[in-house]
Amino acid sequence: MKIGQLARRSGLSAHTIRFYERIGLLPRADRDGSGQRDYDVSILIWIEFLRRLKTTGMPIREMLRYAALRERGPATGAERRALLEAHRETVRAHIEELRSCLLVLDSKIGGYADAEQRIEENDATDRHHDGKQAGTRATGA
Amino acid sequence: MKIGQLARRSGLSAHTIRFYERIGLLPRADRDGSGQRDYDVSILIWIEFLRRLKTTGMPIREMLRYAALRERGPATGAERRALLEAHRETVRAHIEELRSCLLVLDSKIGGYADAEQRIEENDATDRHHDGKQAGTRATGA
DNA sequence: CCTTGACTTCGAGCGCGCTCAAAGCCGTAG
DNA sequence: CTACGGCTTTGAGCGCGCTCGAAGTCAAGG
Repeated sequence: MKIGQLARRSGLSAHTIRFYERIGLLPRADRDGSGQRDYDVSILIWIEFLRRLKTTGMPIREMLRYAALRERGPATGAERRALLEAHRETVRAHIEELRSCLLVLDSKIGGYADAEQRIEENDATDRHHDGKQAGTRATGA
Repeated sequence: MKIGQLARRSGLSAHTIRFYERIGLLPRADRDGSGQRDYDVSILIWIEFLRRLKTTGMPIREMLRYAALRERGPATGAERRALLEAHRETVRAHIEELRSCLLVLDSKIGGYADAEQRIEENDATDRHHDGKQAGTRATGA
């Protein structure tokens, strides 16, 4: 597989693939007869894993540590595991933080909803001037 | 409250506070007799809210839109609400994505754990050469 | 042969979100 | 008086993660 096809299949740009190789995130690619990169499909699995590390907020610097261990072979398993476990905790904590922010967001949105509610009620009162308010709560619900 | 104290109480640096004011995230601060910024404690609530927007990944560009609406007063409530609701969905989606990545991370870590398990078992076999393996599973558990 | 298009390297540039340095003013304590 | 810390402004610089452009090579098709 050439770089263009890998780009399409991985969702990275060819530029980014070369960049990743340059910095060591991707292993040095094999070359075909005319010097062009020639990839094995298995690289897709690694790229996908990198994508997940990135999605979960791991900085490239740390991905590099992981990639370097990987290049050094199976002997580095324990270290890689420790790295991932530490990252897992980071991600868990981050998710909790996001959930707590979501609650605040919800209550803020709720506040705006209440405000709109009151405006609608006032509109109704203004229009009818009859004191009847039954049903106004249902308007916004 | 002067900028230094606000910095300590808000967790932002004085540099960042001025920067936020410059770009419009914070309202232009009142000044005391000698031209220094003088803040009301109420600003802390706004900063805290900004912090949550930031934590949840909202780019400054969008916070600016929200801040601008806020400056324009209560008439912009519906628009602000819509903005927050859209953001809420983004955050929810992001959390789901993170959770799915966590699962992958877990299984990857599980793989390394299994590998270590097998190494320990082999070590035991190498040491004893007696075929007895009872208890080796317990070692790693 | 000539064009097309995908590839090559290298280094510069960009968008984001700060972060800091320089040079100077103000008010208080010793 | 002097020294000190904390404030002021403006504009430059930085770390991250790409992103792009220039100039050139190569293989296949018309």
